Amino acid sequence: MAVTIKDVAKKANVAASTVSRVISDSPRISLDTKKRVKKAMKELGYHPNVNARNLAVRSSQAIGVIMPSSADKALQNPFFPEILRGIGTSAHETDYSLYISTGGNEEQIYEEVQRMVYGNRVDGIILLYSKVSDSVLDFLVDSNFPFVVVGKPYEYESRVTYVDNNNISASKDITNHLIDLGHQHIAFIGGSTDLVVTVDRLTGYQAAIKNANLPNNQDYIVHAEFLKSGGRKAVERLFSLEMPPTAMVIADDIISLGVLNMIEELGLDCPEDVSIASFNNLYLSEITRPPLTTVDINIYTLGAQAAKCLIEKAKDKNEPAKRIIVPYEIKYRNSVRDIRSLQ
Amino acid sequence: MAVTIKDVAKKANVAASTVSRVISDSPRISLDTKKRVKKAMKELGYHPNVNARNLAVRSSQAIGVIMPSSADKALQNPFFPEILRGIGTSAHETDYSLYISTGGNEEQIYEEVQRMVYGNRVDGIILLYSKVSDSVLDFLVDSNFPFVVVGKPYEYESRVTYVDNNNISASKDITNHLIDLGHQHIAFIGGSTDLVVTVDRLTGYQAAIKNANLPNNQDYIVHAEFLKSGGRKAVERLFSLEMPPTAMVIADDIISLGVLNMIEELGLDCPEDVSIASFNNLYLSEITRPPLTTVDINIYTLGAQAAKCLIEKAKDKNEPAKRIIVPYEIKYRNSVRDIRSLQ
DNA sequence: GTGAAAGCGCTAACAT
DNA sequence: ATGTTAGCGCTTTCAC
Repeated sequence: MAVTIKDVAKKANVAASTVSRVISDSPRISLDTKKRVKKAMKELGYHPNVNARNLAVRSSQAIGVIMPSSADKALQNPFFPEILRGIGTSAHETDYSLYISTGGNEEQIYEEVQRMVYGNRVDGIILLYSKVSDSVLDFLVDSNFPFVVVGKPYEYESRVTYVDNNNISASKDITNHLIDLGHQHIAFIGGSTDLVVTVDRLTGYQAAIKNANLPNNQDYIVHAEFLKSGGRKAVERLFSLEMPPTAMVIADDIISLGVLNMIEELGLDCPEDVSIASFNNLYLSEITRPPLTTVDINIYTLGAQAAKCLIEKAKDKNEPAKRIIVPYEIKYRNSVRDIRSLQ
Repeated sequence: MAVTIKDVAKKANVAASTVSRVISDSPRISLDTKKRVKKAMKELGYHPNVNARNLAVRSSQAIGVIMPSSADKALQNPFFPEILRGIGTSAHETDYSLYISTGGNEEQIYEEVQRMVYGNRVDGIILLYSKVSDSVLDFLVDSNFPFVVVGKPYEYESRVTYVDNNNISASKDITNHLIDLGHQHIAFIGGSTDLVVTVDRLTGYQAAIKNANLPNNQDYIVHAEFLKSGGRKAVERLFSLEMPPTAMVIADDIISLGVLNMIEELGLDCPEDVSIASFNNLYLSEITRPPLTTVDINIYTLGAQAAKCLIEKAKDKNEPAKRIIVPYEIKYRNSVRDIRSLQ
């Protein structure tokens, strides 16, 4: 059996409670005994048992991270390790641990969340996705458990704490960038329409189109899955239109990768024949051909902030709902072409 | 305060221990009381407190997953979410939860592992990387804590359980494939030389070269970081050699992505001027241009097996050290060219 | 400044 | 088949 607080107490000739106080660095312990106790701990190789501690204080110094359903190929998006890194850093600073759910289907995710919440496994939860009508979100809201969502919640917007980019504005900006460079036929390729982020980016795109008095062409809006097969047809259709787009706003760098591939298969060239701009600034967007013009959404910061907010909230349940908007920045690279001179 | 076992006991007119037995589905409880207790649990909305349970049984039904240092850009490799998915599935089946460490630097990782082990947070640990002289590995071996490594451990090979591909053989195979197609000038581009997987893949490559009586040209072996900047020079040097390679074996699909980019920058074409073959069969290797010939290492299975082994080991400490070799399969795509006709 | 004792919620002998 | 009791290792009043 491992060495406990009692063993330390005995060795240091104090009571267990004193050892406990030393651990929590209580101010009313004489420097002398503090030293003695610490020495004993070291000599015995003492390490506190978190379960016991958690039981006593009814908390767990852990935060739960909920990934989207793995049915989604989207899980292979490097977005996730990156945001995990952000969350991890914040968590580590405050000595929190990470509990994660790599849910199978939605039901399993729901179960896992329940286990986390009811089982006192975690002090709070970070939702790594935001989609329409999500039972997990409903549950979290109902149970009044501390949580924050990365992205904008579909419902309860004013009541839940979330950290997000201003995706509408970002999408407007990037679309305007295309417009400024002379593009008038701009398509939008989004991911799953269930995701709030897709909706927001579409909205921003549409706003920019409208604002520039360009026609609102429904044929220009397609939703590709991350999978090659899914997107293929969509993109082919786009380029068989009477007036094919000269530029595209794409909701995710990973989708761009696929699109780039299809563009070439169709015998076209990016950016010569068609420009593309997307979102996330994944590491790989720098090393595609051409490198992608993309909106850097600061994934790491998104994660770090989410963890920070959550921990605040977990510590003080009365912390009000907040919304943190992480700034974005357009990275200009070579996937976009200036076609003003052609007009 | 949450509802406890006592509340349920009272409501069902039984002792707490009976409730406990119902929870663990003990065979010697009458069907009648079982029903009564379950009804009471439902009515009260009872959920067991895992901390209390863990404290009592000295286990946690959780497994710790250690990611590599985030100093590494490698963390953005989709390899990680994918293997997490595999681990998650296995874990979920047996009702284990996942604790993860997204370590900052090596020291922080070490700390986190200590917390996991000594704090009784997890019943076992999965190491998601294997590198030379790793203090974490040393610690785990010394402390006799259940763990498994994904990849081949640098040391203690016979004593630790690990799940890996036969990377040497895989690398030999893929190199031979290149040789069979007429390539005689084959370079190797690896990731960090600290990683055992890099070493193994290099070894396999060298074996194939030697076996085919091709010259062992040291200039053909380079180690690129995942970063664009790092690899750039290496690749440039490769193609400024007197006899530039006609093919390359690359240790990771993600590196291939960067190499593909450089190849084009140098005004070359893949596979026309140079063939490439790599490892992992990440989802994105299908959607690059050209799609990559790559070794499918079955990442998901690697994870699932690792979790399975670990759980066995956690349940029975006497479980002997095992090595699980997950089969690989070469995916033939268009990044490799047959140049036999040219000779 | 420190100790004694109760209790966090659950499990596991040991009774009966 | 079920109840009683004693912990698991820690924190936290309440004393002194």
